Order: sequence, then structure tokens, then C-alpha cells
Amino acid sequence: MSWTDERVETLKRMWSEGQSASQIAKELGGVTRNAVIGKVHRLGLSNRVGGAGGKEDEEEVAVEAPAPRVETPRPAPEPAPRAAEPPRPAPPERPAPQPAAAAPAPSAPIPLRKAIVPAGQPLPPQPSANEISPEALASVREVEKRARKLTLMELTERTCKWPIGDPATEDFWFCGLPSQAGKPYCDAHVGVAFQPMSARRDRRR
DNA sequence: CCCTGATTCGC
DNA sequence: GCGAATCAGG
Repeated sequence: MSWTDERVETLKRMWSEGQSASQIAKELGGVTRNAVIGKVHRLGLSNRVGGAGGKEDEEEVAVEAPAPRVETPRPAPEPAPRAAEPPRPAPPERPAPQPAAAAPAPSAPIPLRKAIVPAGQPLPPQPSANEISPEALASVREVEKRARKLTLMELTERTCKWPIGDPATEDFWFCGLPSQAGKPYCDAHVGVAFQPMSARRDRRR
């Protein structure tokens, strides 16, 4: 692969959008992130912040949640999966096959019943977000005692992103235990996050 | 360990 | 010009 005008254009666009070199490399294909970085430098657009001779204003302000607004009754959908990066427009990634599970991305649903809801974007329909098997619950409680208590920046694609605690306080962290098979959560949290629709029917009484 | 960008240097 | 290897950091 070579740096055609088109590819360079994509590079420029994504770089200016704040995409990481590896993401850009993934998008372009046929190049490594090193290649992307090298090209970026050769193009002389290393400093993303369009500031000539500028300094670094912000460092990792990026991902901070929209606001600690407790007013808006919106359950946070996804606590920003990957590392710390500003915008995440529309990376064409695998849709993640979610069969007959419940909500695609429940985030702070069941666990905190008294806690306030963080704040996020969408996710209005919260269907069968209740009634988890006692086993699953026990498992979760157990697991949360061993949680790695990762911060937002420490989350990766293979760490459990289940939020624990109150986002508005210091008592907030992410599970961080190893998640598997492309799931966003560890086994225990997957258990409470994705419920078969049959569960409720079963427990109906 | 996962990830980031920055630099170097043989090609 | 290119990018793998390496470096420096989170």
C-alpha cells in the first residue's frame, strides 16, 4: 500500500478528528500505526491542536463525562470503552453479535438501585432490567470485592467495564477484571448485564 | 499488560 | 519518502 491522495486525506481527516494512529492504521489497512505516525510527522501535522507554536493546554480532559448533572434521568450507556481519546465519531467496527440478549449495552442498570444515575447519551428502553438470578447476583457481589478498581483510562478492550459506585464521588471505579470474548464485562457482570428474556417469565408469580 | 505518540535510521 | 524498531510515557 502506498500513500495515495485519498489515503492521505483520510489520514489527515482522522488525525484532525483526534483518532489515534492505530485506529487510523486500522481504518486504512495495509499500514501499521508506525507508518501512520511516520507519515503524520512527514506531513508536518504532528500537533493536532491547531495551534501554531502552541503549548499543551489540556492533557487528558478528553473523556470526562458530559456532566455530573444529576437532573437528567439518563442512564449512562457506555463508559467510554477504549483508552482516553476525545471523540469517537463512528468507527466502523464489528457490531458485536448480540443474539437474543436483552439490552445491547446496559451500563449502570441493576446494581445501583439507590444510586443516582450518572449521565450519558441515549438508552431509553430498559426492558427486562430487573430480576437477576440470585446466583448471578451473588457472583457479582463476590467479584466486586475483587475488582481491580480501574480508572477510566485504565480500561481496555479486555477489561470489564462494569461501573461500580457513584460516579459523582471518589467511590467510583470500574470492575477491571478480565473480560472475555469481546464482551464488555467479566463473566459475572455479563451474567447480570445480559439476561435471557425467559428469565422474567420464569420468575413470574 | 494494554495502550499512546516521537524518534531514529536503514532502506 | 517510507516504516520497523525503538524510545518514552500513561
